[in-house]
Amino acid sequence: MGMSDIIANFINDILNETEDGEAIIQRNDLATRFNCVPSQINYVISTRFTPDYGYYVESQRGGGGYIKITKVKITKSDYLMHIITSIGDKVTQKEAEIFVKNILKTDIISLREAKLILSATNDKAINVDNRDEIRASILKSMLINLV
Amino acid sequence: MGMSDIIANFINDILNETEDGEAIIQRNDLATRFNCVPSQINYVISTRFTPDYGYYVESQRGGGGYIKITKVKITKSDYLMHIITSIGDKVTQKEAEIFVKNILKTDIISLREAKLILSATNDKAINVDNRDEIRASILKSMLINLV
DNA sequence: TTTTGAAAGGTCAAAGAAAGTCAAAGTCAA
DNA sequence: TTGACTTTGACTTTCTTTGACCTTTCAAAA
Repeated sequence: MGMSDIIANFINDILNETEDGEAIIQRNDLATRFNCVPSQINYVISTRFTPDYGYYVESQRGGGGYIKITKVKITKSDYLMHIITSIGDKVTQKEAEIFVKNILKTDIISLREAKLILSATNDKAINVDNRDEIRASILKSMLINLV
Repeated sequence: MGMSDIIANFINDILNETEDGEAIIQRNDLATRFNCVPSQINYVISTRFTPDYGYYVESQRGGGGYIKITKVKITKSDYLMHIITSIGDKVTQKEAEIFVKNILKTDIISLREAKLILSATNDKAINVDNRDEIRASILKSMLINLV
């Protein structure tokens, strides 16, 4: 097991031990503890604690700085997963509206949330030529990140 | 937690304890209490109690001098409009995160809604070269929807 | 009434403390 | 032996701490 895995395990241990699923670390401390270069901590985080794997990371520089890694609990409904996988590479505004309308019917999202999604994906908001691709990407991103 | 955060917390405690949402402090007193240099109080105020965060600060020099920090009562839609008008033609992901974080603090949006906005405006969702412009447009569109 | 000095608070820039970025070099398995 | 993954380190950016010097106010003394 390489150093990066060891560091990742260490962070995971913290995440599992703490009740709130939050690991607050200091980059230089970790680097010293594992006798590695500080930027390796960044490497570990950027390869193993990404949003794709269900982690959220925030940090603060300067005196008292830190890196906070949060494990996000994802329990997505089958219905939502079904919708997400059925979204292709391009989505028109009209199609997006239909998707959202259907999801709204299932009470997975609130009316406010539906409106929010529609304001992010309407033609005026995405004012470029290949908007249908961007819209598809944004729509998926929003739905995937719905808890 | 650094000294600046501790001082900010102290001020916040006063703001929350007093009914009128007003904290009247003395710079040198605080500096002595927290064993820091007086100008650090200015630093804390100018980074954490700015109008953007909804605070109003006035002070008086000379004998009997003081610093008065007031939590400004502002309507949600005024606050949102203020944010929207302060968004330029381009917005980085980092900037968007700061905007959303601030709005979330005011309880104008829920955590879910904040995540929705961030999912729609992160770099991966908007995978094109002029993403900062599109991001600005989408962000404004979503926020206007909330007003 | 004017002067003056002590008692506040204000400003700004340098130094310090973290974290971030990026690309080169190294490793290792297919 | 090539390509993906790791390790390393020089350089950058951001935020905080510190201190020297400045300005304003008040009140007592002249």
